[in-house]
Parts: sequence; C-alpha cells; structure tokens
Amino acid sequence: MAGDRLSATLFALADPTRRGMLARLAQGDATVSELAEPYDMSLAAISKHLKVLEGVGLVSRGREAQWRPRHLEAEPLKDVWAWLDDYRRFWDRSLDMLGRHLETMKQAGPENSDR
Amino acid sequence: MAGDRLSATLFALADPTRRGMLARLAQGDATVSELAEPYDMSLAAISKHLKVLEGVGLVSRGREAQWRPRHLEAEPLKDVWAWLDDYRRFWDRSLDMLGRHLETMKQAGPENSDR
DNA sequence: CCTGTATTCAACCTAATAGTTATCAACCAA
DNA sequence: TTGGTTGATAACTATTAGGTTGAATACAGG
Repeated sequence: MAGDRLSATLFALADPTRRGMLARLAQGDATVSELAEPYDMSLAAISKHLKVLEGVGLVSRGREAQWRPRHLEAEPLKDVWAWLDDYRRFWDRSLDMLGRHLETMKQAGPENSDR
Repeated sequence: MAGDRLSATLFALADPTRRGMLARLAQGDATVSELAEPYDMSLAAISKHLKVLEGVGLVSRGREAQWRPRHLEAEPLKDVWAWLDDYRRFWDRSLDMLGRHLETMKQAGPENSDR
C-alpha cells in the first residue's frame, strides 16, 4: 500500500475483519482473544490484523498482567472524513437541496416557512 | 480484497493515484489520457486503476468517437460515509457530549430540560 | 520452578496487486 | 485503405497481503 497516511488508513479499513474489530472496540476495550472470538482464524492472523490497525494509529495497546487490551483510537478517521467531505455534494443531491432550502429560509426569515 | 461492497470501495480508495483520478473527475469528466497526464505510469496501468474504480461503481464510462470519457459516480461514497458516521462520536468530543446531552434530555422527558 | 494462559514472532505458502511491454481494436481523417 | 490517435487486453514479473503452523515470550498462581 502507498506511503501516505490516508492511503494506509483506508487500506486498513478495507477489510471486514479489521472493521469488525474496530466495531467491537467501539463498545469498549478488549483483549486479543476477545477480539478474535468471532472469527474462524488463528490468533496469529488476528494479531497481524491488529498490527495493521495499530500501524495507522486506529488502535492502541495497553498492558494488564498477561493481557494486552486494545483501545480504539478514532483520530485517523478524521482524515478519512475530511477527504470524504469534499465529495459529499456529489452523492447527496437532496442534502444539497435541503442545504439550499435552509439557506433560502434563513434569508427569508422564520416567518416565511413554506406550509 | 474481501467480497463485500464497502471493503471493495475502501480498497479502491486506498490508493493515491486512484484518489487523484477521482479528484480530477470531481472537476469534470475526463478522458483516460487526461487522467493519466499527471502520473509517471503507463496508460495500461492507468486503465487498470480505472477498472478498479469502475468495478466499485465510482466511475462510469461514456463514449465519444475514440474517447471513453470517464464520469465520477460518488454514490458508493455514501456507504463509506455511513460507516464512518458511526465513529464520529469517538473523534468529535463535543458532538459526543451533545449526544449524551440529548440522551439525557430524552430520558428525562421533554418537560425536564436543564435550566 | 512449573504450568497454564495470553500473545507475539518467524518461516512458509498462495493469491492478488501493481506495474511493465507488446499486441489488438475502434475510430477519425486524409 | 492507410495512418495516427485513443484506449483495452494479454502475458509476464516482483512485491505484498493474509493466512497457516510451530516455537518463543510474558505473566500469574500454586
């Protein structure tokens, strides 16, 4: 995958297993075994997936006895959002139109709502 | 890459060349040669990148004489946005606090707003 | 110290990516 | 029909992704 941060982040997200692990972590920190539980896959494979996520800063690891609980770090998702936001106008016509509508109403004043 | 649509879309986006081509298309339709121009890469390679983008529906092709002008189709980005939106609260603290606030108000009932 | 639990690391395999060059096809224009 | 331009396809190659198994490490408890 390419060297820039955004590419690496998107690449990390482009795998359902890794997204699943993020979803799990969104509900709270979890150990590797807990994260592995839903998947029919060796722990080593899970460990690798986690390394990818850690590599782009989406996950951090703590330590507690022999466990290395993982924590979600969503900050890199900001970059994804920022990129995506530039394209919003292309996919959400109605939102665009709603935006214009609200702008229009704002300019017209609250006393002038349609219906 | 995995079979699901979202994974494929994210994968397609996880390449700076492909994102660059989308950025170019965001300014208007373009031929393959025009899309290739900024890159030090064979046309065949560009063609392949385009095929990836077309494969996930991010780009469509028209025809005009010997040209196959490409067009941006941003609809698949909706899915990305929808996925991302679930994580917004993790990076946007203030929005999170607003969310909690709204939850609190909802639980308390409308008659019981603070202040 | 020994054992069990949790996790990582190393070596290996296979399939897919991302690039190459060379060939082919479609179209316009003379 | 012969070119010239535009683009797609095929065949090949190197690298990486993502999985495996088996050994190594780190820690807690008896």
